[in-house]
Amino acid sequence: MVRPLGLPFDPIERAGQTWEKRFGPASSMRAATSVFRVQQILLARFDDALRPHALTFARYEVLVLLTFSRTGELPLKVIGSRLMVHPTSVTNAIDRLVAAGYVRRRPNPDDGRGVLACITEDGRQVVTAATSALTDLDFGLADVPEDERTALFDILRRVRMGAGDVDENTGPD
Amino acid sequence: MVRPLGLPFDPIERAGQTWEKRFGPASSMRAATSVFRVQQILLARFDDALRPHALTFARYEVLVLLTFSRTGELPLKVIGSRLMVHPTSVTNAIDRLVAAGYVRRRPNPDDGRGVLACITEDGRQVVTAATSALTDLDFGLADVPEDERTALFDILRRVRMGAGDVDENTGPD
DNA sequence: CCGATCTCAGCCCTACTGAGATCA
DNA sequence: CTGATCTCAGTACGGCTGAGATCG
Repeated sequence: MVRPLGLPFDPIERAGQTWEKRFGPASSMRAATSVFRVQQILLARFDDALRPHALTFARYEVLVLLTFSRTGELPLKVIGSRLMVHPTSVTNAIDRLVAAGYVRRRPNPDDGRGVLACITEDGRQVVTAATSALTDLDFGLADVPEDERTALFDILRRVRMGAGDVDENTGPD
Repeated sequence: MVRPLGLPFDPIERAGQTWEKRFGPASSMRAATSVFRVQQILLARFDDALRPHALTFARYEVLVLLTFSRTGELPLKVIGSRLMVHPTSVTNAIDRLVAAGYVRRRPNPDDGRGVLACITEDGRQVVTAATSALTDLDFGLADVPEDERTALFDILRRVRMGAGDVDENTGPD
C-alpha cells in the first residue's frame, strides 16, 4: 500500500508556496512533482493488484502487447520500441515471464538474429484475470472524472511529443 | 537521454484503440500509462541535468527541503513524511548526501531517538546550481502551456487526495 | 513494558553500460 | 565489413521487509 501519512496540508502545495518566495514561478515544479508522486501511487496500486498473479506492471504490459498481436508473438525488438524500454530490460522481463510459464522464446524464422516472444495459454489466462483486477481499480483513477482523464492524456501527450514518442500525425494510423 | 524512437504512431494511442475493441473503455488505461511514460521522460531529463552536480532527483528534493527549513536542518522523520518516502530510503539518501559533503548528521537534541540532517555550505551552493539547471528546463514541461500546468496539478491532486496525501483542507496551512 | 526513530542486511525491481555472440 | 539483435555481467537506483539498537 501507499503510506497514507495524514499530513494536515498538501506537501506539494506547501513546497510550491515556499518555492515561489524563494525561486520564482512554481507551476512547472508543482506539476512535475505531482506526476512523480502519482506515478508512485498508481504503481503501488497496480503492483498490489497484480501480485496475486505473479506479475509486475511492466511484465503485464508485455503480456497485453502480445495478446494484441495477431499471432500472439512479437520480436523482442518490437516489444522494446512499443513499450519504450531498454533492450536489456526486455530480455529481463521475458526471462521472468518465461520462468512463470506465461511466455515462450522462439527464434525468429524471418530474421536469424531476432527472437520472438510467444504468449502461452497460461499467459492468456493471467492477462484476462489481471486485466479484470486493474479495470476494477479503474487503473487507479477512480477519483478522476472521465473528462479529466482525457484532459490528463492530452496534456501529457504534449510532453511525450516533445520527447519523440509521438509523431506529428497523432491521428489513428 | 530518453530513447527518441521515432515510431510513426503514438504507441499509447494505438494500445488504447485495441483496448477498446478488446476490453472496453480505455480512458483510464491511456491516462495511467501516460503518467508512467511522462514520469520516465521527466526523470531522465532531471537526472541528466543533475548528474554534473552529483545529485539524483530524489537527493535534490531532500536538499531543497532542507533549504526550505528555517535552520537548514530537519529530523529524518520529517523528511520522510514530507517527501513521502520510506524511512530506509531516507537513511540511504542522507548517506549519499553526507558522502558528497552536502549534508551532516547530528543527534536531535530534542529527541534522543531522532537524527537531524543539516545542510552544509556546499549543499546550499549545489542546490542553487541544480535549481538553475532544472528551471532552465522548465522542469521538463517547456512544451506545456501555463494553464495546462495548473490543470495537470489540479487533476493529479484528485488522485493524491484519494491516496491520503492531501487533507480536505487543501488551502494553505 | 510499548512505541517511535533510526540503521543495517538483504531482497526485488527497473535502467543502464560494456562486452560478446550471432546473423543480415 | 558494418550494423542489427539479443544475451550476459555488472552497476546503480529506489522501495521494501525484518531485525535490532536506542530512547521516550
